[in-house]
Amino acid sequence: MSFYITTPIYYVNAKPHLGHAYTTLVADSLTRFHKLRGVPTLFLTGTDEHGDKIVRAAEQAGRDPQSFVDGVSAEFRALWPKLGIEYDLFIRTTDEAHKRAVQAFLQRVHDAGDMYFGEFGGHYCYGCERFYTEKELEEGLCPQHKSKPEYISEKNYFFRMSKYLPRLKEHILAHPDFIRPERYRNEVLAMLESGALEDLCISRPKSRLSWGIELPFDKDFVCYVWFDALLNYLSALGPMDGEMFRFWPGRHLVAKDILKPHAVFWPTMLMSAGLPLYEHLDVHGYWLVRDTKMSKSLGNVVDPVALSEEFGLDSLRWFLLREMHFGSDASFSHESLITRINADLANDLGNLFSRVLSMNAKYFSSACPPEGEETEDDAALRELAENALQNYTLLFPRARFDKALEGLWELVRALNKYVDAQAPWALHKAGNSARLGAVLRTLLEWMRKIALCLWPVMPASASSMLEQLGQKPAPGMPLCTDLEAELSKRGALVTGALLAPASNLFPRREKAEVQQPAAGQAKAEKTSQAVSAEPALNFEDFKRVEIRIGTVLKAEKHPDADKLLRLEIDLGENAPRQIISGLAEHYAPQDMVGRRLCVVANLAPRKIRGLVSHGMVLTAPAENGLALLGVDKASPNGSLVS
RNA sequence: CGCGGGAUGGAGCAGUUUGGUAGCUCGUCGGGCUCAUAACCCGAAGGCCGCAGGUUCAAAUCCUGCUCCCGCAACCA
Repeated sequence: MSFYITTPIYYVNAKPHLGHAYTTLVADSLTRFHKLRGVPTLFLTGTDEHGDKIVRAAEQAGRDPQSFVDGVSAEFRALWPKLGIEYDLFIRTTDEAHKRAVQAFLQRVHDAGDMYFGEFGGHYCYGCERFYTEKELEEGLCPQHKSKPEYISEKNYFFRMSKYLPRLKEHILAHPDFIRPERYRNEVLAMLESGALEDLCISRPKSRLSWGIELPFDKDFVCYVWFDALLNYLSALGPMDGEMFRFWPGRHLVAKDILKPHAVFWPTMLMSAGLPLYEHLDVHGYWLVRDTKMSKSLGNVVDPVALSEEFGLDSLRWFLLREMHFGSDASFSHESLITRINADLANDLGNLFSRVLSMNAKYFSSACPPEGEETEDDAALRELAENALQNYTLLFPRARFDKALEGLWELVRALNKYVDAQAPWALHKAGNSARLGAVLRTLLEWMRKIALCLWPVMPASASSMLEQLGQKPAPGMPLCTDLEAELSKRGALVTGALLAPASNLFPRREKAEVQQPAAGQAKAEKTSQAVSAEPALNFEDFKRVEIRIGTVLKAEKHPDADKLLRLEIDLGENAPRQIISGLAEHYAPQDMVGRRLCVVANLAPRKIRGLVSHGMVLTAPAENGLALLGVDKASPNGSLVS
């Protein structure tokens, strides 16, 4: 029995955002959960460092690729501890051991006869700038441009993935838990059903890309990034006959955007190599900010470290696990974060600890009171509690965190209710010390079990809770080694032991003074956030942006696109400029002609859906769509905005 | 007819597989308690479960058609 979990290895071209943090946090919590069960655990994360984009990013930074990735990878590695994440292994795809493992694996697949040398792609449409498969063509013509694509060939190595697809389908059908939750399993089955999957091109000629792992059987080629990246899950375990390899098969955690490589490429690769498939692929959704995906260009990227500094690490961890229904998208906002902190942590849990410990201090001088006879009320509470705890141990490892934690909170609320119903203060007045002690002891025992369950989610807070209950964990020792047994055990506290006299685990947070923006303002706010979130721009840099006034001479719908307009704009130059802009949903072509606008004039030309655009029309979000930027007095065409 | 997801009281969601009086959290209103972090406990208001048909004794749940939203892919410089 062992537990091996992985996060994706993160591409090193950007700082981690809330999404990365979530995946890694889930892995951390699951690992901690299994530690409580006394299972040997192994938690792997790392960085993906090969490919085109890295080379370009390195060039921009004026560094060679290796020193560039060394820097960013180190940044990643240092970041996780700030979120309380304790990984065991950190892999880099530029590690020598990884490279060797990839080559060994490639050789293995090659030896199995699943590698062949063939032509790549084929039908290339210059208008679309992409390859089409036979199936996608309509009577041999590009479906967009109705033109005949050119046949381009590039020799490459292919992995005979199609050979294993039927077996993969059988495996998925026979193992309902292989891909979870079910919606993603269905999606993969639909992919397999559609017949659109073909053999996988796994090489790139070195002439085009050299930043990668060389194929062991042909030194003119490097390995395709996905093949390289997926193998980290194995290569991190060291040699296949080594000690650590016994952790395989493990389970993988990914966000929905990389479902296909993990659900299709990876298992077929394993089949070819004759290795057992992973146990589970757990797929989660996105964190949305104001109902839109986080993205760098929108400037709405949420920085998890800043959040944890502001609201507390454990509160953030709690929010992320409790709020998201694993698999679906969830939305992040400061309001909902604060609501959760106040309602769940401060009011329900924190206040429970506070009231019980303070009563115990008042009535028993903080000594843990002895147990008493179980009454009917106590039995009813026990039934509810046992149910909640059992539910928790069942749901948590299956990544149903929201349900598991919600269930646990039924117990927290029941304990608060129990306090009210038993009214210890009344027992005290009546001088019924035996029952008073029994009631408090009952509460304390359940509180201890809750604390244990919460350790995977909120390690620091859970440790404080246990400490307050006189259960200070020995340094370096696990809190427990058999969670299930510990949860079903009757009493664990020591009668007479000194408990904390008070508790203030989760202070309430005041709601932000900021008014919730109305629906119509949401977009505007997004923009202003973006402005403040970005670092200040040098004036010199700003001056490089050449914004000019222009008049629309001609406007028509882009022949091959629904959302685009083709504009001809007079910028006071010899000839009007052709600019392609995504305005078609907001402005009719005839409404555009004669308009005076602001245009970014020195933007690199770019081909959009077949037509080259020589600039960008400036717009701002507005009620029901977009507003065009203009000037409030006549200003000649070509005037420079400053 | 590109692929997929969704529409349930003011907000966010569960329930849909295996039909049987609509549930949770937050919010609002009223009450209780005094141990506690203006917390906790009780109660109330508020929903033709997107629309239209159909099957059934019975439909949020099954079937058919439709509308609208959101991802991905594209056509966001």
